[in-house]
Amino acid sequence: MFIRIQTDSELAIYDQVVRQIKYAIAAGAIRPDELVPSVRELARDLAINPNTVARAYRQLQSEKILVTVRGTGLAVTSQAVAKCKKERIALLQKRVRDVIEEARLSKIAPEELASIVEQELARMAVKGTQA
Amino acid sequence: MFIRIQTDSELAIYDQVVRQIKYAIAAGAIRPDELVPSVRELARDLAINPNTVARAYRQLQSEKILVTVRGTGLAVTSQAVAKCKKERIALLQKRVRDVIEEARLSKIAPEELASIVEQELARMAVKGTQA
Amino acid sequence: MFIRIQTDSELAIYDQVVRQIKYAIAAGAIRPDELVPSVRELARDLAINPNTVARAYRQLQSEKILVTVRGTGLAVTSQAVAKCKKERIALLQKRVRDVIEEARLSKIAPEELASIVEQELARMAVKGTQA
Amino acid sequence: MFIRIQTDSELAIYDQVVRQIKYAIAAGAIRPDELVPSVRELARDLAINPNTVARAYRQLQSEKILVTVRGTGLAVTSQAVAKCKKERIALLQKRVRDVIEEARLSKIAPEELASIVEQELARMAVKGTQA
DNA sequence: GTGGTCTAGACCACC
DNA sequence: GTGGTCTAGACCACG
Repeated sequence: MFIRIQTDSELAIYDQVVRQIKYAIAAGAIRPDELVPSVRELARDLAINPNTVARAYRQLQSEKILVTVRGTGLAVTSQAVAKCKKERIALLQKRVRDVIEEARLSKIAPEELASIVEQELARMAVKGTQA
Repeated sequence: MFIRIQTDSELAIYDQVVRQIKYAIAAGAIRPDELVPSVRELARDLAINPNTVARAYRQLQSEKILVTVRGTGLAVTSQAVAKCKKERIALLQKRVRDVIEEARLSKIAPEELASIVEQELARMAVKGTQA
Repeated sequence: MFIRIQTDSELAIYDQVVRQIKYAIAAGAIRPDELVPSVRELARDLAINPNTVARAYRQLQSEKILVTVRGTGLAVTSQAVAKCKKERIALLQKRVRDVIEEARLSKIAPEELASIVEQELARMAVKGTQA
Repeated sequence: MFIRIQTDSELAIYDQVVRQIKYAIAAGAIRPDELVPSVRELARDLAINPNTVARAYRQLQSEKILVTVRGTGLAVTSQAVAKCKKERIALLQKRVRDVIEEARLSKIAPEELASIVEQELARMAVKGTQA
């Protein structure tokens, strides 16, 4: 599967599912008209509560990323790819802005922040290579 | 006052108070042995419940940033400045790491993330100049 | 339940809960990965306010004795047993020291204090047998 | 003076004053019909708030340990010595009982508690000799 | 059902 | 005036 859940994360589990489905669609791992895994199957694979998967799917439906195909399952819509690609960036921009605001409050200069970002990127890169 | 609350933030109000008191101490806006604003006063100024302020102060006490002076108020400890300066960076690093992790999950390349950070820094800088 | 609250105690209610949860863990009455009673349940059983229980649990979380399992409850950590066993003695030592200090201030000789302790131990032993 | 205040103690300052006056009387350091220091004098000597001293004296008056002598000051009553000696023991017994109760709750055996008391007595004795 | 947060208002001890 | 504790009750996110 293309999804990994961290139960100890700060993000809600259902939100992790939502995001990662979107990322998978944006990356082309699931294409329009293809079916996502059933609620039961995904819940079993991820070892989480079916209610949680159902909730994630419900939200994706309300965002018109998924649609129900009667008697068959949930399919990716044709408009999904464009939406997911857009959101991918927007979600990150919002978080970046929040961090910058926090830096401003704590009187950390933009240059210092930039250097922190570089440092952490380097660290994560090393870790990512190992993993 | 040196504190601003964002009710739409992802961070709990009490946590915003905790962080910003730390930032104020790190920046020298409140010095050791000085009193922080009283629970009631700060609550009134920020238009929040005294219990919420009390909770923030309680946490700062448990971190030995503040101590109670009975019948007088809460004073900044001598060790507070060093602690807060250290944390100032650490708190931000944590949030930067979280954003990078998010980017990794959504398969956004490090270079792309770096460019987003630059863009947003530039935007905030303009806003900051206006304000 | 394994907890008893004394409303006439010098200790705050939330502190009594904190201590007794620690004692229960040290004694093996609650084991790692098991859930402590829910906030609402314990509050009902002890006839105290849920906020008071929540405050006690919050402190135990900050000491890494408990962790939240989202939507499920609060679980005892693996490191909790060792911590609680250590503290069990330390908490008592602190109180013993306080009493000795009080005795010193009131110029009661150590021998006299020791004899008081013996007397009271004997009295409590008798009561304990009856109960 | 025969009084020492610990501002960081768990005991209220006014209570420390009350207790230590009583101890001084029980020990014969101040005798019946003698005057205690004036509120202003004692407050200055101990570097505490005069209100705090006044409150302590008020309580001692209500317990008939002290009486006002018009235009002169506060004098120790004739019944004071007996009262103070009695209380000295009773106060300690209550605290000893509380500690024993706590030990019972945490399933610490009476023998173990006795040994803790001995240890701490020894430690305090050493410290007391140095000081 | 679970915990987390916040508000509102009370009472206490202390200075 | 100060902080500390407790109660009561609301709303939210999560499973």
